[in-house]
Amino acid sequence: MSGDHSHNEDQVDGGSRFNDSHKYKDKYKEKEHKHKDHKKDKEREKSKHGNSDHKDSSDKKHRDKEKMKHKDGSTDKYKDKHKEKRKEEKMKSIDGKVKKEKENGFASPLHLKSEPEDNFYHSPKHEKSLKRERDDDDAEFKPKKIKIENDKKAKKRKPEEDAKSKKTKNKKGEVADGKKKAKKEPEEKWKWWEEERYTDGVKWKFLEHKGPVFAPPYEPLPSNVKFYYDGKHMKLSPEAEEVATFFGKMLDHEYTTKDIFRKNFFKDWRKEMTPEEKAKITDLKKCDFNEMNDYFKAQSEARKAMTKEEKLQRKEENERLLQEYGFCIMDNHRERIANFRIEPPGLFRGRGDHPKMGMLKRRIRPQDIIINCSKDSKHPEPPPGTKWKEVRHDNKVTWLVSWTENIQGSIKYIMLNPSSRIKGEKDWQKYETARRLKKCVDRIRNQYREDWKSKEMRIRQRAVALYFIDKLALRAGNEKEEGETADTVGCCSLRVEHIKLYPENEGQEYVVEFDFLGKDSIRYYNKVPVEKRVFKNLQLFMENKEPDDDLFDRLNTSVLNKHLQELMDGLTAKVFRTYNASITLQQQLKELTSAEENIPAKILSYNRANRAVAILCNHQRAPPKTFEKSMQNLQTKIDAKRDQLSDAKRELKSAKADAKVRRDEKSKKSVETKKKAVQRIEEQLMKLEVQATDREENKQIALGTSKLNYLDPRISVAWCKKWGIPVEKIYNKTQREKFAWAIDMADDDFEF
DNA sequence: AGGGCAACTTAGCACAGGCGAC
DNA sequence: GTCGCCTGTGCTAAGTTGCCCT
Repeated sequence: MSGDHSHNEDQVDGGSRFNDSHKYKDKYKEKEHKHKDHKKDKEREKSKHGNSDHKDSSDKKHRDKEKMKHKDGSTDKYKDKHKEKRKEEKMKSIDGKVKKEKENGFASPLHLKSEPEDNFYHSPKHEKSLKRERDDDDAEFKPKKIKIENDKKAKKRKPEEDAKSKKTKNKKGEVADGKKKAKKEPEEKWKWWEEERYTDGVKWKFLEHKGPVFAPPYEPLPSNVKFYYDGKHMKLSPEAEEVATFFGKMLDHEYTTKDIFRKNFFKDWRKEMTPEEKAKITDLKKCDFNEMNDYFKAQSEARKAMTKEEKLQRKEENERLLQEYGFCIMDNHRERIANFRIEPPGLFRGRGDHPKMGMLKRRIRPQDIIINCSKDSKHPEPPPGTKWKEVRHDNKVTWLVSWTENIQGSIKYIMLNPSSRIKGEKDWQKYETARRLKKCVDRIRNQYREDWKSKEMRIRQRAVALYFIDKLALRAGNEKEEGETADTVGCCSLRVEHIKLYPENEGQEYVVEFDFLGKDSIRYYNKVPVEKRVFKNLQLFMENKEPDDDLFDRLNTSVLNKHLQELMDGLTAKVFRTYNASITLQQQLKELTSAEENIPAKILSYNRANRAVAILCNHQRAPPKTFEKSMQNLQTKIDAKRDQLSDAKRELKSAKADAKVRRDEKSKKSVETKKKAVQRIEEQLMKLEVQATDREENKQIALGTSKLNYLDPRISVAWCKKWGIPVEKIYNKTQREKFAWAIDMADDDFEF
């Protein structure tokens, strides 16, 4: 009660927020523009340095200096300092970055080829991970503890024992040694949640897989599909042609009209051209990709028009690929891999206003790939005539394959499906951590309320930020490198321009208006009344600052998480999201479900509870393109059903009258049948109406994300059991596979 | 302390395929 | 059997967190 403070009132009727967000759309656009301008500056700066050998940065320095002027007011800014530093560093590092990229291998394939292949045991990575081992030991304390706390069925075993026995033991008691046995296992469902967990940072003892499936090689266009430059046909080299097709495919998309997209694309495309092509093709505007576009459209039409047999064949081929590459053997069990296909090359499309949109996403080759598997497994073979970049045997990580992507230079992984033990355990553990937070959340809330009064600025900031994270379920908000990604923020990275303070607004006191772009450039818009102390603190934090200054200049995610760690073992900012999401679902289910209602109505209640969470977490979606139409269709159906109902009622009435006169068995029976018909139609009508309500309320809200990532599945399972709802009504097949552990273990009295 | 990397979770969107209505 | 819509799935970008190193 006291614990679950006030979100729900604020959040549940989030409908208004979305309506608001409509109203504010225009204003928002304006804002976006403003912001863009501001960003353009930065971009200009960036590209200056990027393209040329970093000219002088005098105008930047000037700006920075100016900033300092504003800043030297009340507080010394630890964060600003490093913000500034970051900027300078970036300029300095451009040189270094290029070099680094070469080392990583995107810029210099030759270099890569010469890398020794016998690095199984000597790779620096490997050494690193060995070093890490010891630390992991302490870290692994946690799961162990959780296990004891929460899994009564688990028997304890000592770690050393574990190593051996893990190998020999499995549920059916067969002696297994890795692959051989595992393959035999028909394995009706494996209940990994009834088994021991690794406690020493080891993620597996045995891992075997077939490696990734590469993107199909480029197929040159048929000669009748032409590219025109400046109105004249031009035959492109295969390399240039391939990249051109990436653009050609996207012609219908809005982003091929965006400046940044075009600029980035053109720059990268030119790198693939022969010198002759490069000399000739100098202006993207003069390029005509239309025939390519038509060609690909025709191809996709052809695919749709394939005969049944062809489609079946395709399906079978896919299934074969899945069976061969889509599974691995991990510790005696055949487990599904999530993404065994390597991402095909194409043009990068970041979300929101991404500075790198349109850049060429390179084709990944075997020599870019790092394989991870056990030493004693059958290693995957690279395609004939090729070599892997490296094969390593690191059982402290869960991935099977990795490569470095060329847009941000980040690492991509092939990992297991959510239904796998390794993902499931982690998921379960996440909810256990959130449940531990439940036990001490009151204490933590009291603490941060105290901290609002602290003498120290950094503590006040920390406390106010934590309050937002708790009350509004904001994300932590790491700092991001400017110019590398879209300009989005989370709690710790909020800037002054993202909030507005209203001492009084629409009859409420101390209202804060949030308006910013969060993860995936999804807009967060919310007006919330806050406590006076918070309000006053915010005023203080904003004093003498520019709109683009950090609101919490003495705070970052690392500081915050360190603090949280001290408050509770395993506590981080995102645990609040999980906790608040799950507790909200539980509460809302209690509140909204009424015993008398039938199953569709109960499911509507479930969806409403789910929706409350989605609103809390700001899980939005673009209204489906067909929304209006499908809503209309549904309405037509409802109207038809209504007519049908009144017809049925009329018939019932006359049958009754008839029966009164005749008083025979036959007419009595007729009345009964008509009665039943009316009932049935009423039910159908009701179902349709419920569906309409549900859909309308769901227009811009995505339920999937919270269902999949934030809601302890045991709450839903318990609810289903309690009310006799088949769990299939709540979870589809994939979801049931992911949550098999919860479906198996939660009883109707489960309490989050 | 804080930059940077590695590993892993969370996110929305596009599109195909299946299913119900006709 | 065909059509159109809805759902589920795949895809991959974009976050968070923890750790190492300097």
